[in-house]
Formats: sequence, C-alpha cells, structure tokens
Amino acid sequence: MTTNQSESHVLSKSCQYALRAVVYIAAHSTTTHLVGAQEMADGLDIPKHFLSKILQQLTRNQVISSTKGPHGGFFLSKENERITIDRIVEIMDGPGLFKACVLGLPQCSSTKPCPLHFQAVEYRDGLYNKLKRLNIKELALVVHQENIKI
Amino acid sequence: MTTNQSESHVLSKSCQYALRAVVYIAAHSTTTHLVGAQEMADGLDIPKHFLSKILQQLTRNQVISSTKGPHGGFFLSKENERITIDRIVEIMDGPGLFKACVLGLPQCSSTKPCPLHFQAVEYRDGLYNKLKRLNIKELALVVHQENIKI
DNA sequence: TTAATAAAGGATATAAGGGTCTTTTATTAG
DNA sequence: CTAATAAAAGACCCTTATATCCTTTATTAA
Ligand code: FES
Ligand code: FES
Repeated sequence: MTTNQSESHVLSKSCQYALRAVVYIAAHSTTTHLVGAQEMADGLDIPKHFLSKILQQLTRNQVISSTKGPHGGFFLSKENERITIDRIVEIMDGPGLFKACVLGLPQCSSTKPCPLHFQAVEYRDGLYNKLKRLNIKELALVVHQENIKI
Repeated sequence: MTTNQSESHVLSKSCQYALRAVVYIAAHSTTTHLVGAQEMADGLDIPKHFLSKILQQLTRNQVISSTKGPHGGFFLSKENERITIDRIVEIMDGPGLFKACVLGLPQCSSTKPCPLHFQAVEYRDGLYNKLKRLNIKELALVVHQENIKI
C-alpha cells in the first residue's frame, strides 16, 4: 500500500503526556504525599526527563503546583483543579488546534469554507466545547469513579 | 503564556496537500488538458517538488492517474473518482489516525476507555464515518456547485 | 550548617516531517 | 530518430518534535 508512516495525531505527544500527568497527579497526590516526576514517569511509562520538561511548563502556566526538596513534588491547588482541559491543550499545542482549517487553509469560516469544512467543523467544535466545559477536578472525579486507566 | 509553538494538527501537511491536489485535479483536468504538477503547485501555493512527491504516492496507490511527456499530467479515471476520502487520509497519514487513542494509549475501546475517550470518540468516529462515505467525485461536485475555495 | 533530595533550567542529541535538487524514464511533436 | 517535455525516482538538507544529560536552585531533615 506504500503509506507514509507519518502517523498523524490530533494532540502532540507532549500534550498527551501533559494530560495524563495532570490526571495522575489528581489521582495520586495527597496532603502527606506529593507526586514526584520519577514516580509519574514510572507510573505512566513516560521518559522521565521529557516528562520533567512538560511538568515545568505546566507549573509555569499555573496548571499544576510544585515544591522542591525532600518530599517535594507536584500537586493541584484549588485553583489548579478548576483549570479546564482545553487550556492544557492550548498551552501544549497552541491556540490554533480548534480554530484552524483541517486542510491548512489560512482562514476557516462557514462563509468561505474549504471542501471539508462542514464535515470537520461539526465534530471539531463539538469536542472543543466539551473540553472547554470540563475541568481537571471533574475529569479526575470521573476517572476515579469509573476506575479508568491512565 | 509560554506555549509550545508545536501547532499540532489533525492531518499532516502531506495529507492536506494530497486532499487539495485531488480536488484540484477533479476541478481542472479535462480530456484535452491534463493538470501538471507545476500548474497545481502554482494554483494551490504548494512547493512544487514536495507536491510532486505526494502526487507520486497518490499515483502509486491508484488514487490518481498520470501520463508522462509533453501534454502529460494528472487526471482521474472513473475508478479514481470512486475512491473515498478516508482512503487518501489512510495512505498519507496511516491507518491509525481514526483508530488510535487521543491520549496515545496502546488500546482504544469503550470497555477500557482513557479519560477522554468518550469526549473524543464521538468527534473522531463522526468525521471518519463521513469521510468513509464521501468519494472524490462527490466531493468535487459539491466543491464545484458551491464554488468552494481550495 | 550540612547533606540529601527534588524541581528548575539550560544545553545538547536524535528522529521524523517537511522541503529541495538532480537524474532517470516515458511520451510526444517534429 | 531527435529534441523537448513532464512525471518518477532517489539523494539530500532543514526544521521541529521528541528525548537525554548536566548544572543550578530551593527545601527539608538531621
Ligand atoms: S475552512 Fe477548512 S475546516 Fe473550515
Ligand atoms: S481510549 Fe483514549 S480515545 Fe479511546
């Protein structure tokens, strides 16, 4: 068949890792035990140093919180828990993902649509609206209740 | 805000170019005039040599047809016109795009879902089903009738 | 105060996608 | 047959995402 092997994806690997890490922190951090980068890397099977970069980025953007030193690690503040999922995607993959034309045309609008606009936009916007309404706390709660894998 | 600049996407650039090229061929090739790579590169604002690679790949996979030499170029056979859009995506971006977990987990299923499975799957499967049912001829017809930009 | 710990930060390496250039092959007009 | 044309093919380079390593900073326990 001669395919390209390019294996495209909706979310970058960094973004996938970021989302899983946030859920992991929500699930495993307690007041007495903060989650370390090493622990997360092991638990999620993500390269530690790469994960660390992503965690730094999330911390800088105040999506997660951290403290250094012995028994240091990552956790979620109340403010963190109210961050919505679309924000994490925006930080990791940029603001364009849910705005850009599927065919890469410079503009995306219903008045000047590309050939696949109406096919793509219905679902694109649908997912975007869901992620905009879903915050970390809510996501973590469902994950816990349904015993969902990360 | 410190974003990543990674600008993720649903379809790879190669795939976007491929889809636009196919529509262009459908719109501009006649029995007396085949569409050349140069003409397409100009018309679609795609780097010529890169486009050529993509056209080669589409030809090898019998999505489009071509002849060499003077007045040579690309065109669509009756068989080509019946190719569905999902097939082009499959050739360019691999078969995984509409099957893989959005969070990159090794399995995607409703029985062992990831945290975003139900949010994402509706989007993913919805688009996939539309593209599976839409062939090149049909797409080109709509593009022509609605005077849609490529 | 010191040693240990863990995140933050910076520099660097690797792989893949995107893009360019040159040569070869097929086709056609003259 | 020859010259011109245009796709096919292969080699190559650039940029970016992914991944690794090393040093610095902050925190804690002793
Ligand atoms: S114009 Fe292409 S998706 Fe909207
Ligand atoms: S398991 Fe992640 S999208 Fe289905």
